[in-house]
Amino acid sequence: MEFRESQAIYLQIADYVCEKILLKDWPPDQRIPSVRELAIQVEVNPNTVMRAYDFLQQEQIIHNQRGIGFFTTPDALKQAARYRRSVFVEKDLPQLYRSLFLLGIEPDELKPGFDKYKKQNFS
Amino acid sequence: MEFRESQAIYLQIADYVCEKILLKDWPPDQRIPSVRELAIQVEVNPNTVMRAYDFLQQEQIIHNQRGIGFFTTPDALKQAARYRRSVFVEKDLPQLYRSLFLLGIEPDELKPGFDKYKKQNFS
Amino acid sequence: MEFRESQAIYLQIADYVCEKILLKDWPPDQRIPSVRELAIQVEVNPNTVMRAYDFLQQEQIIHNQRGIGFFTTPDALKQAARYRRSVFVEKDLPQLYRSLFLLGIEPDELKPGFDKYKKQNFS
Amino acid sequence: MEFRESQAIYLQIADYVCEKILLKDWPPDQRIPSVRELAIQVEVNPNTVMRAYDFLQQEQIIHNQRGIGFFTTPDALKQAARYRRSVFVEKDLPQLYRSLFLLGIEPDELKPGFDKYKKQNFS
DNA sequence: GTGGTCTAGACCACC
DNA sequence: GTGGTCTAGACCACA
Repeated sequence: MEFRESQAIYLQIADYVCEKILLKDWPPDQRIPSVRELAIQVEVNPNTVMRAYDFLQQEQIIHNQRGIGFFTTPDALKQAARYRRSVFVEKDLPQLYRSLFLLGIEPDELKPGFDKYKKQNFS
Repeated sequence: MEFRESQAIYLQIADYVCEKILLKDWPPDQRIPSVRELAIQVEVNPNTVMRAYDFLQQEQIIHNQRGIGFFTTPDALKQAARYRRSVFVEKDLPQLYRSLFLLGIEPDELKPGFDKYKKQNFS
Repeated sequence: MEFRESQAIYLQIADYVCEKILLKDWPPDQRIPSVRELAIQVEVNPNTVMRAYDFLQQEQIIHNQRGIGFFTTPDALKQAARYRRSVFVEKDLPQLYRSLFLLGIEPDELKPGFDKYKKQNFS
Repeated sequence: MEFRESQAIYLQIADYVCEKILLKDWPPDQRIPSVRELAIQVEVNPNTVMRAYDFLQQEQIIHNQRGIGFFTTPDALKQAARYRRSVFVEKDLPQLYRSLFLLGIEPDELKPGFDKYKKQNFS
């Protein structure tokens, strides 16, 4: 897995888990990879994955069963959507509007690029 | 001036200068506030402004005349647009598409919010 | 480490790192001293080393792995040579030619002095 | 006149005067342009030219006759050569040797470039 | 532990 | 007055 340098790695891992849930790869109330497994898979220090899991636990997207592992919560889907939406509305949107305004771009013009993006992620 | 905590202050100052240029408040090839002046104005340490100016100089948006001060470059408008556009395309857009996709939002739906934003910044 | 007063310390540190690489003391893709370590070693403020590392990173001679440290890039050797060569050609050479011309010296006459210099740095 | 950014402007002006003398454009014991004239000609602040003249006076290359102007000294040629030579030997040479050594260049290899340079400055 | 940022204050050369 | 550099020391997020 490759990481952007504009954001903390642990948050990018948290986002990755959210996406797995939102895309229904990881159903609710089910075991997810252990800290060590995921650390090996995405090639980071286990501490960093642990931090991501901690964060997701606070957001009630996953929870921990001691000695067994981490599980998605029963309403993981709802919580993950809530989290992503809040980030989007509170952080991304204002900056987006500012950039569109300064660069003289209209939201319509984003449509072609977005459709292309969707195609790539469906295949 | 108020700063977001999600980004380094010196980069926010650089963005501020870019906006001044893009909004044509600061025409090309013209003197801009000295390091000390801007530091007082936005209430930060002169070193922080210096760092922003350093950055903008690398991006060829401003340049220095020794012992006199900083000036916008003749093609500051073009360079500032290039810089903002590159940030937008390389950083903002991918994240935006990802969020839209996961949250099931279409670009059209951003239009009302954007129009509202423009009204606020136009008056 | 002793510094000339004719050049900024951070640039002299950057040159020092370049030399370590060109002399193959520091192989490509390998960890280099942390900002604090080098600061203690050459007896300057960590900020000054940081500035040198920043500069070298822009020149693609070193890069950073977050939370771990700075590393020479895989093609550090090539990049360091490119940097030193560009400084030499663009800054040193024109002045050299001018001086040789005005003082009536031929390049051949530099050979004895250069051989002596090499002997000193070889032992 | 264009200035390098690696050296103070007043020193570059001083070098320019030295060259005029060494090239015998300005004979010994003869009036040279006034501070104001030269300032207009090379497009800098008169203070900067004044500083160059001050410096050249210390080096006994020019001298001032109050109310009349600046003159080359009777042995300006000798003094100018002495000054340039000292700068060359003490400052330029050590750096040159270092660069040649690191980049693996031999003094011989400078000859073609130097010959080309001379041709350009003769025509 | 690592780098990254910021402040405060100083000193310098230069214009 | 201007920018440029450096120090000392602090705080932070991150791995």
